[in-house]
Amino acid sequence: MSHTLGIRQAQKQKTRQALLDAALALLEEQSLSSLGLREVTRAVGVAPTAFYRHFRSTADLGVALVDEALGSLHPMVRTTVSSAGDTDERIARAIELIAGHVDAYPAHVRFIARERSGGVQPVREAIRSQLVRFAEEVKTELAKDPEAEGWSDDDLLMLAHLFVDQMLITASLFLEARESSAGPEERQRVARLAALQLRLISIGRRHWLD
Amino acid sequence: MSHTLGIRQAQKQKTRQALLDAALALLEEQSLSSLGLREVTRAVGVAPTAFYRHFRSTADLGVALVDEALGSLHPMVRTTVSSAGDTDERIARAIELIAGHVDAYPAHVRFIARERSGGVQPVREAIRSQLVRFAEEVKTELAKDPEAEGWSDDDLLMLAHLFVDQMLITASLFLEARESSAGPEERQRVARLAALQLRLISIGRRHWLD
DNA sequence: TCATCCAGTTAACAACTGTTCTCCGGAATT
DNA sequence: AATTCCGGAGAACAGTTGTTAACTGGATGA
Repeated sequence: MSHTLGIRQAQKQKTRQALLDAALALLEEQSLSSLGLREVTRAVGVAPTAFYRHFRSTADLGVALVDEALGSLHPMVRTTVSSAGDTDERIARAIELIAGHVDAYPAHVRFIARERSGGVQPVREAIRSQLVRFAEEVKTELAKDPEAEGWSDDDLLMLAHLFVDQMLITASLFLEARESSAGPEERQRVARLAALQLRLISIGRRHWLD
Repeated sequence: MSHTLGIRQAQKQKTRQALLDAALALLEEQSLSSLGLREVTRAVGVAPTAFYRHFRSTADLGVALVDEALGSLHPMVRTTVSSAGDTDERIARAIELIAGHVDAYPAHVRFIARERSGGVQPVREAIRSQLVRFAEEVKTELAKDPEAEGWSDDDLLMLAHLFVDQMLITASLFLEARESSAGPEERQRVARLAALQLRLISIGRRHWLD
């Protein structure tokens, strides 16, 4: 790629992105199943019918948002798990990375947390399959670690899911801390809690084969 | 209690409960922020305006649903954590208890999982505060265990939150297993996964003070 | 027994929704 | 240069929404 796609397709992708952005903003105070098509087009400043040029329905738009929010996250997850250093250092680094991501893309994080068990089935499935992918990637990274000696595949996948779920919970807590206007000390509280929990999981991992 | 409240208040509570039940049923395929007041009254077979005799809004009804779904759950959680026996036995018993609750009240479980980070703030807060209460109760139960010797309050609360979150995740997985029509072997898969994860957490707990 | 209360009804309101069909004008293709 | 393509606009549709006001009739309490 790429031969500078014509000004026609460029404009199309531009309004498409505008629709996605507007929807994401509107979803800060409601869930996808109550998001109206007209609501979105109104926010962008285009005719309601223009929506159909890009998405079949708001559920369809939701699936696109899942890809936008999680699709580009895989390399980050991989490197997080496989980073070097002492256990506590790795934990601290992982938590800072999560916190940074929440600060950089708060709307994306809220969307995923909200729609993970939201009222729109296709979106739920899209999120679920992405999280399964995450878990599998984490598993292959965990398998490279010398600590994985003697672990069965099932056990590795179990641990991977534990990490992925914990990551999501922590991200969700960071998000709440941001908007609770309780100052940065709340953020520190969340970081400490997450560190303790990851530490306990790591200890359990270390003694798994005893 | 109770002096058999008059047939007037009895009828009122009856329709109120009908509204709650109908709403819970409608919420199986959507989220609270898209639930319409007329939709609920139509399902019950009552005039839309009758809704206002019981709830200020659908958000208000949501808060009432949180109490119904979680309010009566506290004794169960307490006894689950403090049950006797070998570690693996306790884990198996806890998981069976969760699975049984999901089978008995699937709509309640789905509602809580969905609205925990849903689009309606008062409902989110109601759920959050109930879960905090759960965590505190679990903490006081954990404190009674001889294994809690030397644990700080912060560490105990951290572990309690880990258990509560894990409980919710497991319940959510059981719910998915129910409706994925993948047969009872999917349920067994979830039970095994949850058992392994609780086992790892228990091991981490045992070696926490090393 | 009679006056009061109050859960539920009826009617009407302006505003909103998703979806269809027809059209326009500039980009893309030949 | 002539033709096709296509993202977006405009208008109209039947149906829905939350909320108001005034009313009805049976239970309640004096």
